[in-house]
Amino acid sequence: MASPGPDRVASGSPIPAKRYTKGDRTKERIVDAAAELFSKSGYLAVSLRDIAAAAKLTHAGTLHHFPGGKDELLMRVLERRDQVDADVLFDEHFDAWDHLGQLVRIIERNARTPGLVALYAKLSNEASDPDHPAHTYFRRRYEILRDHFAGILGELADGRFDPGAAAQHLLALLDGLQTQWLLAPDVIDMRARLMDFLALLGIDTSRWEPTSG
Amino acid sequence: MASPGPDRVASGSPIPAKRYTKGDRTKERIVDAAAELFSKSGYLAVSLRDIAAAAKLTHAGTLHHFPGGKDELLMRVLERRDQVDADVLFDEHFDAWDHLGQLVRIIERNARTPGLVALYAKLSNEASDPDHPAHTYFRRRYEILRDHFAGILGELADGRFDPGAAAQHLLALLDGLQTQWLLAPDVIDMRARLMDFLALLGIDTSRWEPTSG
DNA sequence: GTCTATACGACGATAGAC
DNA sequence: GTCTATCGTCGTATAGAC
Repeated sequence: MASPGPDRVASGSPIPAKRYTKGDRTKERIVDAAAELFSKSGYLAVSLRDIAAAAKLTHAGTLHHFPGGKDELLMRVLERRDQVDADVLFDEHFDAWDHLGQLVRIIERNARTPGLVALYAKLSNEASDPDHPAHTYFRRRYEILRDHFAGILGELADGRFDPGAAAQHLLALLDGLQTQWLLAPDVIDMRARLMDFLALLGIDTSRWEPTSG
Repeated sequence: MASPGPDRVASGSPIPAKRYTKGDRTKERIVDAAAELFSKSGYLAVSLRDIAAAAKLTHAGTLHHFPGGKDELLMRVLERRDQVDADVLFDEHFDAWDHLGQLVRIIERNARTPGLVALYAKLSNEASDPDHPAHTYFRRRYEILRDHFAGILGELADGRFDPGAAAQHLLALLDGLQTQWLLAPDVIDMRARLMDFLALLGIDTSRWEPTSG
């Protein structure tokens, strides 16, 4: 959860260290280009040379900034996206109801960005291989999300169901719905199926019903 | 659903046509090798040259038998596995309860063959790209499975839930559980979560509870 | 019909010049 | 920090031996 990248202020250093080196700006350009291309065409269809060209340098140039190659670049894109979600998902000022509301909003946003959704879906399954560069990343991600939703659902359970099991169920439902939705967007209504599930758990969904688009 | 391959008996032909040509045997060897390698290492990590070597010929040799290349080979592996599942899933002698029981058994078997499960999981997500060789295959697969389970659940619904929505939910749950299970097998009990869901739908699961292994 | 040999272009990656 | 040059491997294609 710690914020990566250079500190905004070099605490106590005598040198008035410049905040962004040329390399940092180039790195940012590369990650921007990678994020856009991955979102549009997925991971496999995009070559390192494509990313490099979009960021206005050669593929060897990008490898200087990201020695881990395409894999490392991918992780940077994922981590950046995660931070956006984490900021809304793990805000401590929210109660259980608010957190579920944020989940609904993330699903609504996902339905508008199929490229990035497809990327996550593909990767989370590729990463089942222990040697995959994103294996521990996704293991940890699911662990955190299961704990998060187990806590939320626990507050709303009232003994009707097991929060831990329900959290596994919820995450599985969301992932599986994405798979079907990506294959047949017209047939699958992810938001409606989520509401069905919450209702099945005995959770009142009326507060989220009347959303338009 | 029609059985491919040469007929067991050349009906009425004057020539006692030999059942398996040399090519057919080679084809089988190649598909065997591909299935094993795909199951072990996934689709992307396996090269056509790997498959060819395992089947004791050159990569150009395999292309003679499978002009569609690696993609076609993949489809042959998938179709062969599907036929095994289809035989038990779509048997018309079974009623709704039996069909659900078969589903439980398939899940139990899957828990013993993570390689093939991982392959299906990866592919079903890769295939969201319309240009992917298996795109229409998986589109159709989910269509069939949704219809299948909608019919089964419809018989057991008694107006408590919408069978179509529940079928989407069921398939999503199974897929999503696989994703989590492949990442953390010790944490996820796919069978138990399926039982939870059926119970949530008001379906009596007692007949499947006392299974050992 | 079955298969080998060989070549092509693109990929991820590395080494070293500037 | 960025480049050019190069490597080995990939999927694919074609020519031709048997």
